[in-house]
Amino acid sequence: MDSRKIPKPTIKRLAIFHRCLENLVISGVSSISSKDFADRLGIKASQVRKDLSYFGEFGKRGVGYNTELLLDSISEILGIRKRWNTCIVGMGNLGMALANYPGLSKSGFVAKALFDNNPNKIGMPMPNNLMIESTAKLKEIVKSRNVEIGVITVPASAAQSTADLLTEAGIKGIVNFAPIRLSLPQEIINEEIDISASFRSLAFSMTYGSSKKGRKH
Amino acid sequence: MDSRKIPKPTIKRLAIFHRCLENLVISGVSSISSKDFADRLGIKASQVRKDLSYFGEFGKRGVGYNTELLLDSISEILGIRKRWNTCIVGMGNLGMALANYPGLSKSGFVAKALFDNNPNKIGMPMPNNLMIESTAKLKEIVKSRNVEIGVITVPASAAQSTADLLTEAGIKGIVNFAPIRLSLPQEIINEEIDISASFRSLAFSMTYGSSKKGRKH
DNA sequence: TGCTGTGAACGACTTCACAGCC
DNA sequence: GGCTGTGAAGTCGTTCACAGCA
Repeated sequence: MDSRKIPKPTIKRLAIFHRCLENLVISGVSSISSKDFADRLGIKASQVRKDLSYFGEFGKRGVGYNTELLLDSISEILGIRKRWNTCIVGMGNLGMALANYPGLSKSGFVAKALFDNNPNKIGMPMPNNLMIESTAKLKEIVKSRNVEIGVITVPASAAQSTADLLTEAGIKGIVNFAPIRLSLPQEIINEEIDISASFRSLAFSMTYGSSKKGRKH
Repeated sequence: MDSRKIPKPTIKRLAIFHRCLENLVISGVSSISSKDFADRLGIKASQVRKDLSYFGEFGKRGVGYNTELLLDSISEILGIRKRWNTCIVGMGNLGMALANYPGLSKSGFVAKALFDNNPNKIGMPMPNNLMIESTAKLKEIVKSRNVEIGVITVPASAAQSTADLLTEAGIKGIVNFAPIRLSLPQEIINEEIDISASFRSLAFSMTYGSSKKGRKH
């Protein structure tokens, strides 16, 4: 383990490895080579081996990887056993969708609070014994429920102030869906998901032709 | 314009430049230097200049960039004036959220059809004179309404078959929200948005410490 | 022999540093 | 002097190629 010099894309891929391995284990595949595994994901075998090599040696030379063992190791690496308390700020369509998305809680991200400042929404009951609460109470609630991750799904104009509020509340990580780059203290980890930007990027590639190589598989 | 060798990250940033410029123009800022602009976005000035240099010369030495002019140029580059017809397949929470998200149509991505195969949803009226239609009619509808982009918001298990269906229907680009890597003919442009993977990536950074430099500003 | 693990080569993207114009 | 535009240098991530073990 080469501690602390792990490429970000490697982490993203590990999350994908994890999902693929789950399927393999369920399908009863007990062993797989880096080549076969890579083909399934549309990447190179060397990439698979290099990604794993940052964290240790998980395979058997001449054989391949034991799927269950590897799944376990990757769960460990990604800290998937840990549960993370999250809160969602901005219960518009996207916030609602996230609050109802089972994939997140399945991955260990548990919503502990949902905030909005629209009085008509406050008090609205939501799944998992939650209800929408006032943003005014955010600081207090985040602290008392040990929320570590804040999800920002407010309009762009309110994103920075929401981020500031979350920071003051002592949050450690932010997932920001608002199409704006946030100014944050450097100790706060920040992940941006800009849906419009992805669409635009797609449109550009469609117009000018992709520079990427085609996926075979 | 160095045609066809433009880094993908450059395109993503251009989309961000665009949004930032809109704000600047609205605020009445008529000129800005690459340094000031970069600071606003938390990137390096040289990055701004390099990104723009792929497409031409938009600034005045010793002065900076005219915001309105630059906004115009970037709109041109990104093909933002063009309208793209999209369809959304899978009207769960996320599909609904996207169908209701004004940011997309504002960026020129207009939903022309919404599909689901749940009989209870079919026929349900939606904004913009749309209603949810049966996936069985996808091919026919996509062709007749000139849909170019397919958005996949079905569960992972149905994502590949949906992609195949869209491909057969003659779609040119896909935005895939399902947590699975799609196998596609190489002429289809593909953009993946994996929300769970982003959360996991965040969690990893929170656990092991970010390798990124802190954002100032 | 087959396949992993990994240093070294390569390629892609970013940053530097400065020439060139305002 | 100030700031852009850009080749050159540097950094980061991917791919190669092969040594080493089952």
